Order: sequence, then C-alpha cells, then structure tokens
Amino acid sequence: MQTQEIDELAAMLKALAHPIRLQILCLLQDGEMTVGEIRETAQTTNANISQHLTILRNKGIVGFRKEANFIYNRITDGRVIKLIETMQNLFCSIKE
Amino acid sequence: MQTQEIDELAAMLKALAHPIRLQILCLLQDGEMTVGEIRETAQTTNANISQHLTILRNKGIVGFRKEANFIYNRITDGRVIKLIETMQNLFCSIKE
DNA sequence: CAGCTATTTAAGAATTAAGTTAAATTCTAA
DNA sequence: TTAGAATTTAACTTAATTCTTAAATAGCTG
Repeated sequence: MQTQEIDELAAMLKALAHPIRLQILCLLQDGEMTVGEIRETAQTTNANISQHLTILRNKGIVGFRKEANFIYNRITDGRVIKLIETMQNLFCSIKE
Repeated sequence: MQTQEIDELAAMLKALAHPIRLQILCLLQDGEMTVGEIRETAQTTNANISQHLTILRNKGIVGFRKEANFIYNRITDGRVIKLIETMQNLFCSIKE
C-alpha cells in the first residue's frame, strides 16, 4: 500500500469508526432509510443522526434522495458494503 | 449485528483509523518488526510510534516479544490480518 | 560499573471530535 | 398562507486525540 492509499483508507475507516455511524451503515446494508427511521433504532436525537450522516456523505460513503419532506439515505460505495459484510463475517457470531 | 458487537467493532476500527497505525499494521502483515524498523518507514519519532503501538496493544491487535534491547512486534489477531487483506483488495490498485 | 542503544513514559499544547440545544430550512397539506 | 413534520445548521461545551519534547527505564557491551 502506498502512503496516499493508506491516508485515504485511514480517513475512510475513521468515518466508520463510531458506533452510531457503523450502526447506520449496517441498517443501510439492506436498502434505503430516512433519518427518522434511523433515529428509531439508534438511541439519539435527529440532529445527531443528521450530523453523523453528513460525515458519511462527505466521505462519499452515503448518498440520498429527497421525496416529499423525507430524505432517503443509501450506501453509494459498493466496496463499503463488501467491507461491512467481511467485518460481520469475521467479528460477529450472529450474522444477521 | 447487536449493539454490543457494533460498539466493539467501532472501537476496533478506531484503533485502525489512523495513518500511522494502519501503516504499522500493513508492515506487520509480513511478520514481526522492531520499533526502530517501523520508524524507518513511518515519518515520525520513536516515541510517537511507541504510543501508537500501545494503542494497538491495548486493543489486543498487536503483541510483542523482547529480545536483547529490541522489541519485536507482531499482529496477534488473525481476523485483523484478514480484514487488512480485504481492504487492500477492495481499495488499493497495487496490492503489495 | 559506565556508556550506549532501544524503547517507554510523562507532561503539555494544539487540534479535532462529539453531543446538546435551539433556531433555521424545506416541503406538505389544510 | 399558515401550521406542522422532517431534516439541517449553528453555536457552544466538553472530552478525546495527536504530536512534541524531555526524562526515565531496561538491557547490552566494554
């Protein structure tokens, strides 16, 4: 791995390395979800979820579409989906 | 993934999510290395490397053995080796 | 023992991250 | 156009990270 790749990968890992953001990504594995839906499972405020989503969006990991006054979020980087699947296989006893 | 697993995984990712620590782990993929050898490739001080190694050791990712006044470090968690290989395959053009 | 090398520890300053609260947007629908 | 819901933004506070420097430890070697 080259220095630049290491820097980029470390920056991406930093975006995943927070319980709420990791949970968001696990939820989005199966498809898109609104901020409110995410907030129901994560134990925090809408504003907090929104801020974490902003971090994931700025890294190009999550994208979104507007419909009515809902915003549907999804994982846009397929490599991140594969990475999360790998982590589940390696580190989790119950996969689903 | 359960909440506890997510917390643990996020904590582990946080340990990887730093350029110097990620580089250390890439170097240790191929075997053990002393602090000084690591410092030669990473652009920082011995003390800084040592502090980053402490973080990786406290997470159970890296272990070490003493020989003379050298300390040889190695990756002790095989799952972490697999995770790094996966990341290299997914995110790096040149694998080695 | 004395000096040297490798590594760790400690302490401090600077930066960055995180959560909370309130206000601001944006869109819908009456 | 007014009220309400969903989401974002801003401001602030607190906590955690990171790097630097210097001192301390541990072990070899003469």
